[in-house]
Amino acid sequence: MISDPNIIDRLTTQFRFLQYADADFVRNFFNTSTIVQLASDQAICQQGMHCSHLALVIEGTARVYKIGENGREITLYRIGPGESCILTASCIMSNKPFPAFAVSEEPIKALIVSTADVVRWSNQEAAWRDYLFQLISDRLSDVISVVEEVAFRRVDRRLANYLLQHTDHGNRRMQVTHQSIASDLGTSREVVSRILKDFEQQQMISTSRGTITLEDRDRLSEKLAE
Amino acid sequence: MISDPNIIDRLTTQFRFLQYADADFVRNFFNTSTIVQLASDQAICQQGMHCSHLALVIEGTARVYKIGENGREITLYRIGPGESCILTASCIMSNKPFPAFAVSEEPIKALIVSTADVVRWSNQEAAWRDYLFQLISDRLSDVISVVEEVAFRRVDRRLANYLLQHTDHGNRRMQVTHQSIASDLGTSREVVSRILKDFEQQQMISTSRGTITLEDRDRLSEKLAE
DNA sequence: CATCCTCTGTGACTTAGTCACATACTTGTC
DNA sequence: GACAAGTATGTGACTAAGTCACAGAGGATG
Repeated sequence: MISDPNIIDRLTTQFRFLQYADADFVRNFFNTSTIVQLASDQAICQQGMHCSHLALVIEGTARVYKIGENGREITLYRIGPGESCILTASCIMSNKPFPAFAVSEEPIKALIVSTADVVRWSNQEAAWRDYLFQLISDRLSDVISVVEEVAFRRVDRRLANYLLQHTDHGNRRMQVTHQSIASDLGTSREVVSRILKDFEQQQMISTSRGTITLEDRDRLSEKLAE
Repeated sequence: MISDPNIIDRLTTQFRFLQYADADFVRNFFNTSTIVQLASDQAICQQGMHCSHLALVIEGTARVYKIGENGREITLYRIGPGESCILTASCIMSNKPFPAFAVSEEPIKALIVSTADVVRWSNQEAAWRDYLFQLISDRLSDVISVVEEVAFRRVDRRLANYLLQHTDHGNRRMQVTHQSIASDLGTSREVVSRILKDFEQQQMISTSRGTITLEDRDRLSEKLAE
């Protein structure tokens, strides 16, 4: 039950479907949902689990990923504020086990909704339905992009892209280990280390334990097209 | 407009949501949809296209795939009878361009529904909505499996699996080129040729131009676990 | 049977992933 | 400050996968 008008206000701004939804539904929504907090690096869903709740992320991010037989990982997509773990919704609607893992990457604040409500509301409220549909469609696009990446693109280009995405002109430095990059890209730590070393020798980046600094953004960008 | 009672009967059996749906909706559904036929190897959707119709497959199959920069292909999933090109639906609902290609693999007979009806019905009829939701969820699972495959599994195991999936004890022979296997698995023709040659030398299969015959199903299955 | 087209085979090379182990950097503890 | 433990990175040697260029082989057609 959520009653603080400030919080309600903020959530209504963040989850736009609440603005388009029926007043009755909105009242019901805040009556039956609750807010939870979660620390970093906490398991949210385990592969094979049946989901009993849907989490709508208010603050923080989560990473949804697969683990291979050999222990390697690959990130399928991330969930940020305003989004929700739609795989959960998908499992709820089709009553199947969750096909991946999800962990919090930063401390998370989230709205929790029971599966029963998820299903009931999808029959009652068009705005809620559209929200779910939109999310799951977006995830499908995300995952299709991942397929394209791993099936066709070279690791050095993908890594260059990763570095460019995770920095900007204001902030040339990132705190990240080779292993976590490898887990994102679905490759192995050694491969990442070697390519980074190569980039460093070409003076595109500099590295130290746990950090990477972009030294020549333009030349790194050229890598992408090459 | 579909009026033949035999056809209506058959479609109602095949598309189960019609059994659970409201009588008004069903009447409307058959009034506004049409049946089309399509030959083999016809382009259904091009990447980047905007979709104006949703096709529900009655007979035949279609393949949905990505093409990489280098020209290689990878199959995301197939659409069979009773299913529909849900990516289209997803594009319709979120008004985005289609992110892949789709072609007919066999002659296709399909029901065609306009985007306007797709959206309208999803607001009116729970059974239709559930059908769409189920399909898109299934596709998401499919594509996640593809990610897992290409990111973590060795090509020889995936190929062994492919051969086992496409034959059975009654029909040990398949008509297929190395290139089309490669396009399914997202690898290159040469790699497929070499692995098949290897399987042949181990007497698990025999090959001739355009056909592969399983000779030792059990030993090929062992490859999977190995 | 000559020609064309498609399909398959192969060597040489590059890129990616695996395995085993060596170094290095941090942090906490005595 | 010395040391140990834990985490992060570096590297060689090897296997697997993808690329490129080209050689043949098998069917179809005139």
